[in-house]
Amino acid sequence: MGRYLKQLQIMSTYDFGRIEKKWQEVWQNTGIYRVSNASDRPKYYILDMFPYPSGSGLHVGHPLGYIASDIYARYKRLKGFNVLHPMGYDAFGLPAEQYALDHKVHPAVSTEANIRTFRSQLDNIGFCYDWDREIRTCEPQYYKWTQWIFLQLFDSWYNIHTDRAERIAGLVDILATEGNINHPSPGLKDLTVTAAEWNSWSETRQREVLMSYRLAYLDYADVWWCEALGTVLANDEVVNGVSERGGHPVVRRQLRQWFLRITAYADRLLAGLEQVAFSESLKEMQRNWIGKSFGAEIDFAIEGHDTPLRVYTTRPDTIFGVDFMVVAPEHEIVARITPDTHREAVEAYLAYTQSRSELERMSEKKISGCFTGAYAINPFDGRRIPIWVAEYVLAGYGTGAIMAVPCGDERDFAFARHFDISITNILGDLYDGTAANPTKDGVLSNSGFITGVPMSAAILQVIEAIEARGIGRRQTNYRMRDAGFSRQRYWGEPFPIVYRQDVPYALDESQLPLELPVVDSYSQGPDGQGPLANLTHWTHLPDGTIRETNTMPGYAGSSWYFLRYMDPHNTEAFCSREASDYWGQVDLYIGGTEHAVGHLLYSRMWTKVLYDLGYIGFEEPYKKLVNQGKIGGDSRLIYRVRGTQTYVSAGLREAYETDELHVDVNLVNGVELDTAAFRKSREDYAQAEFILEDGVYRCGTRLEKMGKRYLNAVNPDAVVAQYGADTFRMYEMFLGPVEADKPWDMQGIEGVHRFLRKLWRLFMDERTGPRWTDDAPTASELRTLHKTLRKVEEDTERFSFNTCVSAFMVCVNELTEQDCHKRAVLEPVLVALCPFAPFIAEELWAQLGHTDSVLVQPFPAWDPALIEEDSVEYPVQINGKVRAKISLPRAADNAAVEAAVLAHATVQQWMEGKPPKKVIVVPGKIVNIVV
RNA sequence: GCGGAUGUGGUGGAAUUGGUAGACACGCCAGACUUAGGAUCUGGUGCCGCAAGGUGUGGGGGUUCGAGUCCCUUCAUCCGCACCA
Repeated sequence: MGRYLKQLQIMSTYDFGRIEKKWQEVWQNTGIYRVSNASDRPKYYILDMFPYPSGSGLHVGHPLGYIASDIYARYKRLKGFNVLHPMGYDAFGLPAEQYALDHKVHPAVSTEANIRTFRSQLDNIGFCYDWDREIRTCEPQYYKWTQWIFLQLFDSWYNIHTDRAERIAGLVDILATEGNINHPSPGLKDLTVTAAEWNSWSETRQREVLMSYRLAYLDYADVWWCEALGTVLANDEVVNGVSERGGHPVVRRQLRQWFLRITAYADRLLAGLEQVAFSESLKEMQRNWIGKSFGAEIDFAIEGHDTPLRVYTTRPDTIFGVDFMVVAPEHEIVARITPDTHREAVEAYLAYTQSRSELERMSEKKISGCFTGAYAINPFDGRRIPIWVAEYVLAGYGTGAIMAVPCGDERDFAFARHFDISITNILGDLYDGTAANPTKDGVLSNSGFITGVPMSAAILQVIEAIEARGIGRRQTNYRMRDAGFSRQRYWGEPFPIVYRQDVPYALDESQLPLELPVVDSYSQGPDGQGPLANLTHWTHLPDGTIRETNTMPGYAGSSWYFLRYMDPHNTEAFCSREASDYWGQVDLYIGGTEHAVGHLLYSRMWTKVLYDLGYIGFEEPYKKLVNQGKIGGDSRLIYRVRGTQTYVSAGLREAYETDELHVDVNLVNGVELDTAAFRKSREDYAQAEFILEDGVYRCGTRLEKMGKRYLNAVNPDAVVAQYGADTFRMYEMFLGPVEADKPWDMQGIEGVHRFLRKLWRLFMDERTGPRWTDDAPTASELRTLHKTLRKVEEDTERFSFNTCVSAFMVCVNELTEQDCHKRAVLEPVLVALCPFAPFIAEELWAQLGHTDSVLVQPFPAWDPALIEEDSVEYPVQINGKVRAKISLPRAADNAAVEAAVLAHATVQQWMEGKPPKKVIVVPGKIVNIVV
């Protein structure tokens, strides 16, 4: 590295602009943040959720988590850890492609431009990322390995006996020797194949069956199709019946799609939650998403038909309370069991349900349904049970059919009431006839052989009974579906798959990466295919095979990126086993809750697959997760008098008929609009007139999401330009706990800035220059120092950065008060401060005459003996009220403290001569006297 | 509806295992310096009260010598899921 700092100018005033520019260059030139995989220090891996480089850049809400992780990473380094703290870009995805469609710019070009903006914004804040390890999911060197992992998924199946993913070749051996008797297909539930049959099949037929086992598989399925985006979306990309991005309507559509068999991992994803430190609410979100439930599948015979109706229920104990059955409108049985007498009505109802969009279905949940005219038979008491079809039963869950128990289920109850179906009471007094009672704590009545049995026991008895009679079995169900993995888009990873006679084959590893070809047009291909389908020269290969034209979804690249950082330039493997063994799990992962069920579940699954296949040595990617809160925008509103170019100040708007408009917060100081800047900001504002109050234009305010559409996004660059990165960093931390949501509010930033200037003045007199001395510190100064070091260390460890900032403020206040300018005190403070405010710490460190960096010093040790004072001021409570404060030697034992306190004049006065009933002495803390 | 979380001054927020509630900062008030200040510095600032003192962590109840912290109950707000049988 040579000399760390070539020349040093004495700087008397705190010129943060010069300081920050200078040190950014020094840090970059010396590569101080470079991290090696070869180190004898203990490792620590701290990861930020990498950003999607959108066109609007970062606003002050984004860096909150990055600042916290940066502080922690720097702190861990001071503490002697080899810290991996990388950054990259989640660069494939829809918005870049939409932008390409609108502006005819290749997504790679706009993405590159956006990344440059992000990088410069990040650099401005002074992060300690090792940029040598930067990754971009859209680059072939990276997505080569995304494709490679896809091939591993394609070449694997889930063995339910060993409870892990295994190679397809092993499954082929099993099928060839014993058939699938021990390994039923998860995709083709009814498939039975003997070894002899298997061996006699054609390759095409065999591969078709293998497909139903693979972890990445092709299937026809109902998927969410978004017409506006021209693509299929995953469940978590659909919110309230519209697309998460853009809010476009979605419909169900049958398409041949790639899927990831994440359901095979449902139990392990659930169990893994016990081992990781995620917030309880986030774990709960994942549990709800996985949605595991226990119950039974029961076959009900249908009058006049051979095949029974299979239902799923979590409450088999309520089988004597079944008053009707309901099947989903899409259920194939409807057409078969409906007699001619009811056919017209049923078909009308089915037409009605099909006409309703998913959005309508979700927003207006009205009770609807239609009797099919068919009857099922209760297997235990032989009752005839009418079979209805209704849209409140979902085709995709369980068997798509339920047994309805109106006295025990609210929806069944409402349905029975609505259609005037009589209700059987099996709950005795627990059911009052006005509402269903879904309790599981009770005793059944009117229930045949389980009358008088507690419900929890009856569940098992009924399951045993149906299993004995061969009409059902216990069954675990999951709400989670396999994840759709195909997108009919351009800007994503191409699948390393070709079709021969419509049968998919994997590309050979040596053919990776399969690069994304350049296209002229980003518009859709034929038949709901993506833009790649237009490139026939690319899709149709000389050997007659045809390429897959879909691309992978956005979450593909982000499902394993944390592994690539460990070994980012490896051309032989996604990550060497050596590197992943060294770095291991991410010790701390920081990001927003928006990825609670998407990215976090997918990456957990991929990690488990790679673990099962022996590529890595751990199966949970993230040890600990911290969800940073969102910073809300503080919007500014202006009021335009309707039909004019006149704007009226907020306090006077009642007198006019106005339209409320958002105004760019950057044009407003507090609530005062800079009218001149406003006129210049947009052409149509040039002629604006203002009705002022007290000589100024006051804006209205509103707290809402921070973002471009509300014009309330504050660019960190602007804050850094005004106050410096150190102030910005510390202020974001000072705002409150990292996990909390909070509005952006510039009011308090002056306080933090003042603190840094005050710190500067401890070192420098703005007129006369350096003022530090080599004098020996006093006990009191040492106490301030060591108290601060302890507080900062403890609070940093527990991720409480707002209290750290306060501790530094107290420290500087106390040192200022004591007029302390001693190196022996100031230097350790700088070291402890440098994770929070690296620029000022580095500059002052250099000014003190050091030629190395403050960023690599060890965190100063603190000594408890120097913190504790010789005497303790005991608050003395008499009957719960503090009546006196008495200073006593710290060394005094309880008896001595008690004696001294009782002898004290003020205490005796308050006790009014009465003897104490009880005296409690908490050493070093408090004395409580009960009279 | 279900699940999770959170309620502390005018504001953002402190308060390790129950032990002086309101640290720190903003704002506000007063003062100093200044031609001036949206600069800087000093002091004050939970509420009621001149004071002594009282009171106070959404409300009510409980455990305890002692509760913001633990338990019960109730209210309010935020977030997530939402016909999942």
